[in-house]
Amino acid sequence: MSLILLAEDDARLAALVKDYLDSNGFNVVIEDVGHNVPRLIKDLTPDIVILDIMLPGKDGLSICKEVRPTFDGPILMLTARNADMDQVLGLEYGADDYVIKPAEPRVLLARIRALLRRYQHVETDTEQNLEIGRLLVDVSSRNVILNDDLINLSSHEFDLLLAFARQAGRVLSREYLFNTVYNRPYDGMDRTIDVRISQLRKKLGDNPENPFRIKTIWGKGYLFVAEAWA
Amino acid sequence: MSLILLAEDDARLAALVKDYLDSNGFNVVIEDVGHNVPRLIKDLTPDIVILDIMLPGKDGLSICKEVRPTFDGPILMLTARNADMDQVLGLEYGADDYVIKPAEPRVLLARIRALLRRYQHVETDTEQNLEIGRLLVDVSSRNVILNDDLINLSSHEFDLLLAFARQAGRVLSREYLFNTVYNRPYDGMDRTIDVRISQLRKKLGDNPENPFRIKTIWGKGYLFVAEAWA
DNA sequence: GTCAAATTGTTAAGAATTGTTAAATAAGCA
DNA sequence: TGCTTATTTAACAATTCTTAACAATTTGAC
Repeated sequence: MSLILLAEDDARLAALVKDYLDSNGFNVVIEDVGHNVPRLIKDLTPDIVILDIMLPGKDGLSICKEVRPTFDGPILMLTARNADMDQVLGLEYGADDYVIKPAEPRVLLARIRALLRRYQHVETDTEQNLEIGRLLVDVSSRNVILNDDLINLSSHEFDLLLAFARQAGRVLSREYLFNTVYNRPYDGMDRTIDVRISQLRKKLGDNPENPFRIKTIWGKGYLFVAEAWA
Repeated sequence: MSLILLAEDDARLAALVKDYLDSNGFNVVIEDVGHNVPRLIKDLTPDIVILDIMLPGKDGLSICKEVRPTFDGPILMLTARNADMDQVLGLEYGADDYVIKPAEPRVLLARIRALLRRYQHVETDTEQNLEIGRLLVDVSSRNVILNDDLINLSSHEFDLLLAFARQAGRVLSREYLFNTVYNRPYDGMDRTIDVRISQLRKKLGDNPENPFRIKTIWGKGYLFVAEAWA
């Protein structure tokens, strides 16, 4: 059974959500003071954390930024309608998804399940083969098959694709990609990842003028689009 | 039933994990002193070894490095969150996977199953003969049979193939291969392994332009693909 | 809108690594 | 010994990777 930490100060909403999630097979712990949240995450190691952006003591964004380096699980934000969510989901804060308040419990449940599915895949099946639409990445044999055709990738191209495929749908910085593929520090100037991306796009049949599989997130990095492999 | 050797000095965690794995159909032997682990591995020949990195007597990394050349099965490391795991999984130590402590038994079980699945491809019978798909490596007679045909290998070619077959699915450095086959130190310049690989690929019917049986990992070494022998 | 600065895309030259062949050397054996 | 085979070494070809250069694009200031 999955444990959910819900950081929300609106007691009525929190109780409503907790009831609904409880009755759907989750354990929910509510916390209404921002300061306590990082410690709770550390002690409880919940499977998923839900953060209200407005929170007394310490706001959800700061918490997210603070715990992201040490908390492996998914983080879901509760936000007002007008918030700039691209930034929240981006690299600076690193949340995984968001739901606009007032949160419909049914919607929340769907998002929670989706996130848990996504993470279970990444966390427990690291060595299994990845299947993203019609793209198959066989980790043990290092073979890549797209639309039933074997694609010939170089060592670094494969490692890069693997890094992407394991984090599909997330914006990955050059620094992250560099560290993952090359296992050495990134000096901030190196363009070798860019060259590799260019090659990879070609081999994966992406559109160079307007890529739909590996998108460029200007100033931030690259995004491997999970839905683009039909 | 699979035998697991768990090297862990935290008695509470060890008992917890043992209970959980026992109830899921595994035999678990616990050892809490590092010095004893290599001998235990030799005597028990477990199907999988789980090593805590922090271990009194001798740490997990040293053990891993020490037993790797002789232990064919998967090694899973238990680590603190901030450890540099890339190095652990890399060529120097050669562990197969890791789980961050405190280890969730559920996660641990998933990883163990994944590793065993991966290694199932290589089967060893009592006479120590290796069977990898339709490739048979008979250690005592030094015969190799691929798709029911006897293959004529020179003695170094056989030793090289044996080194690969015993570590199928792992990236092996030239240094490791050289030490294993020739039993003398590697000077870093020697190309004799490369020539041997080239010959071996031919005799094993590999595709020279895009090898699917012995893959080149640029800058690192070679990978003997376990599933490619159907 | 225009413009400059910053960032990214792409290409090609150069460096490093790997593949392969063949000659030179070593080893095994009648 | 002389012959055969295996192995090492050396050379060159092919590939992969890095670096550098320049073109194209995006952003933000005006």
